[in-house]
Amino acid sequence: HDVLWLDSSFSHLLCDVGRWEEAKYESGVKWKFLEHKGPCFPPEFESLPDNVRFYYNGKVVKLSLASEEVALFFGQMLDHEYTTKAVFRENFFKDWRKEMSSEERLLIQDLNKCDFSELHAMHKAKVEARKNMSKEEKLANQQTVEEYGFCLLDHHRERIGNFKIEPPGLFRGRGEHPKQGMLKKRIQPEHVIINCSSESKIPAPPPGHRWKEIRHDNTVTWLASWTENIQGSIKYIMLNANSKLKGEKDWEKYEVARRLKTCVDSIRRQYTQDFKSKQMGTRQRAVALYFIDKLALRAGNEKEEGETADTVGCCSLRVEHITVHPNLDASDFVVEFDFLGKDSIRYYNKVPVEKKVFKNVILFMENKNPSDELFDRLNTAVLNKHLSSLMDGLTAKVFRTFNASITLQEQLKKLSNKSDNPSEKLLSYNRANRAVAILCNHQRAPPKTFDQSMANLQAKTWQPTAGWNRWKRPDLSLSRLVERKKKAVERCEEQVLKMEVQATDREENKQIALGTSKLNYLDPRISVAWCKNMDVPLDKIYNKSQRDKFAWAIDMTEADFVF
DNA sequence: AATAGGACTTAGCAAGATCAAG
DNA sequence: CTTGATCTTGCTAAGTCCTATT
Repeated sequence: HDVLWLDSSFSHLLCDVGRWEEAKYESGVKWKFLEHKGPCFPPEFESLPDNVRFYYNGKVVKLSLASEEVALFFGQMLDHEYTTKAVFRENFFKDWRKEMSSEERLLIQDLNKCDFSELHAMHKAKVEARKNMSKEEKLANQQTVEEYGFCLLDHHRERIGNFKIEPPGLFRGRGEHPKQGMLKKRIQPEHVIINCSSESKIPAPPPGHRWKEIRHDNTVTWLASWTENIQGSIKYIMLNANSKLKGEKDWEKYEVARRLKTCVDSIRRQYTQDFKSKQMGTRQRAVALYFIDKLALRAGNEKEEGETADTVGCCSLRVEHITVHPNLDASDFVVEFDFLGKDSIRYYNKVPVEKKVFKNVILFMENKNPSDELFDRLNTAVLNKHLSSLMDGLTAKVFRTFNASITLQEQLKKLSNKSDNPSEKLLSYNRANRAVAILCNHQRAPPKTFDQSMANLQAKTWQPTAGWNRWKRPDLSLSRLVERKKKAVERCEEQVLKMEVQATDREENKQIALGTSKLNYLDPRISVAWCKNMDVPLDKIYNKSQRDKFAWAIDMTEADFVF
């Protein structure tokens, strides 16, 4: 099982499915040889200059090093609205006081009496200064990447995804996070586990330090790890998306989704049957699966209360997240969903469902409080256990991948024509991508400058610039002049069309994020094949890093690829 | 069957880089 | 050359799902 890489692209080998499968099943080995420099640590905190003062109750207080650092974290964030939030302030103050000396703790009892404005100003000035002197810094950054950003994996140089230890700061979290404002502590080498080959050069810890542990576990892909103090979860340093290890995994993911395509009809027939099962658990499983399949909901693992923001997925939906409408806007049997999903992004949708689903939802809600679980006989473990019995490797998230990719393929077929002009083709692609993003509920905050930039684009539509300033050319004959002007008009029309298409695209995209689905849900081979069929250059669809990530697909895909 | 720990993917935001217009 | 808009990347939180343990 020596690794035979012909070059940095592994796609030729990926085509040879059986070989890789065989190698993997034999032992669970992920690599034979792994060597790296260890993680890069953020600079240590140095005490503030004397002219940057902290005031308590109007009086200057010289803080100890530890509490000064934490005070600076707060001062840096003063522009953000969340420093005004009660939960944030309370958590911050509690953790800050833990870092204070006993005298400081005695003195500083009220956050409202703290004045961080000079710390804030210093931070702003630093940001400004960094902008101006970026040249040397850029060089230094490049050197850091050179030194820490790569590892040797099975004798090939691979890019590391995140080679820096996360710097300390105040935890923000998303949505109404109960732990917002808590102190995220500085990670020392003594907290870090290094994973590498035993026969490799062991990375040297920073001077005066030692690692927590050196491990040689070739069944995992991480190079270093540490435990984070907010949730107590493990953080990892792993490879970049363009690495062989990640690419292979990505390819596998889409192959599983393609297998679902071959059996999804029978799975749908079965869960439709199960709508009328005598077992309540089976009915709940069937309805949940229907939602996951139809609406691309996430599985919805249980979460520990009070540890994270209150968000749900399918299995963890509560009665309060659902409203049933026997009749709504000329549709029968409408279920209205309104809940916060991953990252506290709101999911709001009114969906006409099958009558049996509707009746079941009403049944599941009977005699329950709003805060009770809708699917009280179901969780993700039960659901996934069932799914894996239907198809090898099938889990709830595979439905999201499958439905996203199949939707892209269908929409591309429906929307695009070979005879379209390039910008129309691109609009079609983006619309197909958008259909998926809407399905998966990938939202974004509308860009701050959105209205302005729309207005700019509209204005431009009225003053195309293709050569109108060239009226005076006395040396030309009249017929040549007419010809030229005709051409100019044509160019203008083309430009206008292009801008109108662009404006449409942007308007439709106001609150939709296309990136997440493009990166994580859409089989890149669909896009590569479409580009080949439509004579669209691939770089219109994928930027450099996306092309790197999808190198495997770009290499192996022909125009006739079907998901 | 419930729970915890672990490893990995998926996610939106903001900083930084690049591009286009003035 | 500067400035503002847009695109890209870095960051790290927040999910999924698996395995081991009780």
